[in-house]
Amino acid sequence: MVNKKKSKRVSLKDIAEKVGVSTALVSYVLNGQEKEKRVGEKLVTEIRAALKEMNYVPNHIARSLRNGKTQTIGFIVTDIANPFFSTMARCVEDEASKYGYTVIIGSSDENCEKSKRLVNTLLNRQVDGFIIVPADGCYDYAVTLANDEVPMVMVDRYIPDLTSSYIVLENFKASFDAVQYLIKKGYKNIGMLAYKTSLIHMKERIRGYEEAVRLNGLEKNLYNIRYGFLKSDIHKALQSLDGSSKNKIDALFFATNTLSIAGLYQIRQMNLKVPQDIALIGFDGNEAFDFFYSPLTYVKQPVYEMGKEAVRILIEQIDGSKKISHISLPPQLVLRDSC
Amino acid sequence: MVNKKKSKRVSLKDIAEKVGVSTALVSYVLNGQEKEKRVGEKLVTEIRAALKEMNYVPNHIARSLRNGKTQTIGFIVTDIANPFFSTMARCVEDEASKYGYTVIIGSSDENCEKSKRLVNTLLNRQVDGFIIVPADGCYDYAVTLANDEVPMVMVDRYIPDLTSSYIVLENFKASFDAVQYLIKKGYKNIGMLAYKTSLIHMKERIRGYEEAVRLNGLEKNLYNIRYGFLKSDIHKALQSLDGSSKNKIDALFFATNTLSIAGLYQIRQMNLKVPQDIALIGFDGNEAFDFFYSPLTYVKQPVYEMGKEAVRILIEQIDGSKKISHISLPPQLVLRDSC
DNA sequence: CTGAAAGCGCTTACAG
DNA sequence: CTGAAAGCGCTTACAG
Repeated sequence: MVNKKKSKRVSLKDIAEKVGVSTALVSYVLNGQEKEKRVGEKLVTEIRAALKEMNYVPNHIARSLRNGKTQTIGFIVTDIANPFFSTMARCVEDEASKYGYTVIIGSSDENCEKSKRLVNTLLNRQVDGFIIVPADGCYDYAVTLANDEVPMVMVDRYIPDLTSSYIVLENFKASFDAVQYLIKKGYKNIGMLAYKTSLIHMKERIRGYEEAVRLNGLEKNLYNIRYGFLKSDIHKALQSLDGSSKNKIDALFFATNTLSIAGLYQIRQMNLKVPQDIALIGFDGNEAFDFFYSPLTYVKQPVYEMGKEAVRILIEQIDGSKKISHISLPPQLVLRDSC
Repeated sequence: MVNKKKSKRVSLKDIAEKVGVSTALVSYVLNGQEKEKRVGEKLVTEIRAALKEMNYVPNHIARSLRNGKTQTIGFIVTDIANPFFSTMARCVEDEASKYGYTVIIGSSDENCEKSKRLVNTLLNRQVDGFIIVPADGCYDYAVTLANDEVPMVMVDRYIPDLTSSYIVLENFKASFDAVQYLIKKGYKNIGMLAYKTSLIHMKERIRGYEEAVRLNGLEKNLYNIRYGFLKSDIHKALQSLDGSSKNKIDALFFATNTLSIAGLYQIRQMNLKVPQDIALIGFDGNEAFDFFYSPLTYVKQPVYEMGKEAVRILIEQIDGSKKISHISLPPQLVLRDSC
């Protein structure tokens, strides 16, 4: 099985020469077109044998150049080290490979320049389509992709003005339900920790919170955290919880995975008792939530389905069988001890 | 900036025609060879202008076919959803992009068939080299790669018979030091939770444990967990801790990230007090370790450096500037409350 | 049924 | 200094 010397790659031409036919026939057999093209039965057998014997492996690059399709999709997230996205990446990878597609992942760090660079790199490499988590305020490259009719689907968030496909959580419902639950449990002064951003998913989550609070005649306590100043902003925001201020909030809702984790560190450092001093609801699910001394109640996203569907929708677009899909997936509130 | 109609890609030829020169000259300018090839100054300016004006983007696929290099590396891990590997992936991505390389990630699930399929897929796609976390007992494809002189570097573990490059933790030292620390702390009956596997990194971690225990005249309590039966095997292994058995272990060392997490779930379920009932040392670091009620002392791997160096070594091999590197990185014991 | 040939978009010896 | 042309490894109309 093991060649001792460096084996030079065999090409279609090598096979053709060995069997004594043209490369066309070998190509037909290779692509299962031997019936359509009526290749002689005997030749088919011979070609197949040669293919196997010489251990032929098609050159995907050459095929891509000829076909204009690479069977590759680009997956641009904000950070692949974020468990939410690495889990989704795994689903995307698995699903894509079922269709014969390969995935290239890139992290934008929620940064426009990096996003643009990534898109360009992947465009050079002729990916057939994109699954994108659009970064805050970076619309131009997405608009360009849309206008150039590059197949694309946005996940986690979307750009409202753009008609392109997306698949997201029902964000309004997610936070509305979570806050509603807190209210039912009797909490009266509910705060929310959210990112300061114009991204639609965040706006929707905030809107859900505000609506629930408003409907119940409660006061609104929204803390805006800047993406690049996670720790310091959270520190500042939560200081008011230290008992000093008057209408101290008794429950806190985190708008994302990273906010939840950072919030938990801060709350633990402040020695607040959960849920006595403050009740909590997190976002996205995380092993850390399980081991917090008061396991966190949280909003769970259907990550698997999201990744899987994103691939399906994208490939439909690449195939040209369908153009646009807009999908919202329902959240699930996982009840535990933190409220 | 935004074209309303789908733009057809411009090629080198388009540029050449516009300027009225051959494609060769355009190619030279594009690749910064205008000096060597002595292209006329005026033409250089004109070509540059045309390149910009027509918004030329080189076709990477065509270049790859011609050059036999794709500037792509394959990164095969066991599971990209595992935080240890997703963190490493992020470093690999960042470092590779500095060299102009793109990364394709695949998950083998510690499975031979999948590993082989992944390697073949990536080989078809002409990746220039591999960074591989070799799966248990899957040597043949790695041997083939080595014999075919495909650039490759193994990370996290390596295959001892193979002379190929690798970059790993000093595994023996990592567990020796950890266990030694437990012993110094006065624990007398130290157990270890390890995977049942022939992989060298696991063997080395076990050897470190055994050596430390033996040197101190203590008894050995090694629990072998099967990869596919994580929960049930751990459940079985830890039952003996329930006070019923006589020489109950008073400290436990986890050999990996996944074992640590699974172990923590089990220990919490059994309501064992840490470190009173049992002291713990985990592996790899994880947010969950921080939020365990008794924050876990753990062996920390230099993940960033590992990912970064792996890329560097691989690219040295691809360039042909260096052939083989064997690197072992020192572990760090992060001290906290669990022992 | 089968072969000769063009062409995907580049790079690069080779002439001149 | 510049151009014409071959060739990377495929696929696919087009002849016959």
